Amino acid sequence: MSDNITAIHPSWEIIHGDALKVLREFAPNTFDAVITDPPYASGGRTQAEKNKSTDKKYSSMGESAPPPFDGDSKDQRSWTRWAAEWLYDARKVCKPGAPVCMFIDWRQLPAATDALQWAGWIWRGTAVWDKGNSRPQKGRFRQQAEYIVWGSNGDMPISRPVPCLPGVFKYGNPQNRIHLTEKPLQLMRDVVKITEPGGHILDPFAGSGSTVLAAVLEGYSATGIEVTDAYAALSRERIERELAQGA
Amino acid sequence: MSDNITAIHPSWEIIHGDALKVLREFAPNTFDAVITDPPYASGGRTQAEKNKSTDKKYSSMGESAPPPFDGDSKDQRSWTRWAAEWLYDARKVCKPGAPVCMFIDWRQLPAATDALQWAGWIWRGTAVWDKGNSRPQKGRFRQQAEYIVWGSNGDMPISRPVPCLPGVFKYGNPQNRIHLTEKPLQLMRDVVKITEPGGHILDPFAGSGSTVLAAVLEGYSATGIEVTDAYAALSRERIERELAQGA
DNA sequence: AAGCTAGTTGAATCCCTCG
DNA sequence: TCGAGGGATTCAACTAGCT
Repeated sequence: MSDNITAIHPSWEIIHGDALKVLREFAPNTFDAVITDPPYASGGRTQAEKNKSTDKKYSSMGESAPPPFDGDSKDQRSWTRWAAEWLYDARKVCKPGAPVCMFIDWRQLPAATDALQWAGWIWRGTAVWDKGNSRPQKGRFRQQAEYIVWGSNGDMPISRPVPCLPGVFKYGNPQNRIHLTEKPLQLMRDVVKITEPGGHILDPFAGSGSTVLAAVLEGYSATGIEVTDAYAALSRERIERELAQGA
Repeated sequence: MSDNITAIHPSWEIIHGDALKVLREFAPNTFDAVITDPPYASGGRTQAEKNKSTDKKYSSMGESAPPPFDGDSKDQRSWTRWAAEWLYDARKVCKPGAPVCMFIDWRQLPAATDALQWAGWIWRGTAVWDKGNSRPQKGRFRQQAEYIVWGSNGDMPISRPVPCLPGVFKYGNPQNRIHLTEKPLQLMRDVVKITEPGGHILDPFAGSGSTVLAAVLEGYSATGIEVTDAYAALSRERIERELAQGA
């Protein structure tokens, strides 16, 4: 399938398959960047459940020293392990110095920085996507931002031909989303610019294909991996359609 | 000293002393919120960088540099433990449901969320302070934001008489700062509004006193603790001066 | 328009170890 | 005792958009 797609579109492909399996089939030094929006919580508890269990757990703590780690993190722990696995495999097929960008929400951000570093990437910072339009909550701060945890595969020379990039991006959520977590295209066009010009970008969780589309629009080549058959097909159609419109 | 100050200013005081010691002298249920900006100790990766005193670390600011401040030179392990300790002690003197807000930078954010939860607070989210200007980094995302890790002492009823608050605050750094890490006053005026009207706010790391000043300006009472003699005095002068100007 | 940036980089230097 | 090598540390140059 990927050969066929590659033949038609030399600069991009969407591979249908599981990220962990597909990643191991690439050769080392294949990619210049990893830019992706992984599933945020494979266990998927609600915030209320998390708060309740946390509350119960720590109300019994009394005067003694705090426990070493949050006990309601069983789901989070397995998420972290899983993330470390694919981050490791992704790093292994990247060139030295390649940047990595991972979208994440506030709750998984600490787990994401752990996983990134466990996988051998150097964590270099956190950029912010200000969504602007989240639902207000009385008596609370709005959760109106998502985060881009980013780093590099070893040293990242300041001499790379890449300009300075902003640290906060403000874009509203797109209308008519194909995928539930689809990011604004302009946001992705901004973020992929962390890659060296003309580089080959990997997105192991392609979803609706925004990263791949943005990469091609900005002059990069890109490989997306998507496990859900329907999204792999939908994203291919979307990218072809939007590239045809733009051309 | 605090008695004297309290007598003159019924709604605020700055106590000169170490946070861990002073916190243990308050009675339970004294405070309605903790809002603070602790030392980040986010200096470099090497031991020596962490051991640097703040005046050396920020020597590039020249003669106009503010006096050094205490507590910015811990490694990440001891910083996390230390933060969990004062967060725990602070929670013990707060009312049930009291909110906590802790400023932190990107590097220490995972450690801060750990410490907050170890201390028994429920972590409820992360708000963003967009500083707007920061050092640009060629080929990198700017580190242009600091974070406000926030939570509550147990359940936090939605019925509290507090409106919805933004999740991203954009304010430039103030001019003519007393303290190296002084926050914009308007930012602090926005953040203290997480407290119930008329409540008593605690800031264990008062620094230049922005939290206390903002709290009083917004109709709260406030207690600040500051370990550095010079800043305890400077902040008292500043708050008196600015309150007199405003009145 | 000038001045700022809770900094970062890489090269030079220093120091200690080992053959 | 010397020199090579590696790790630790210091230092000055630097960056570009925002206020």
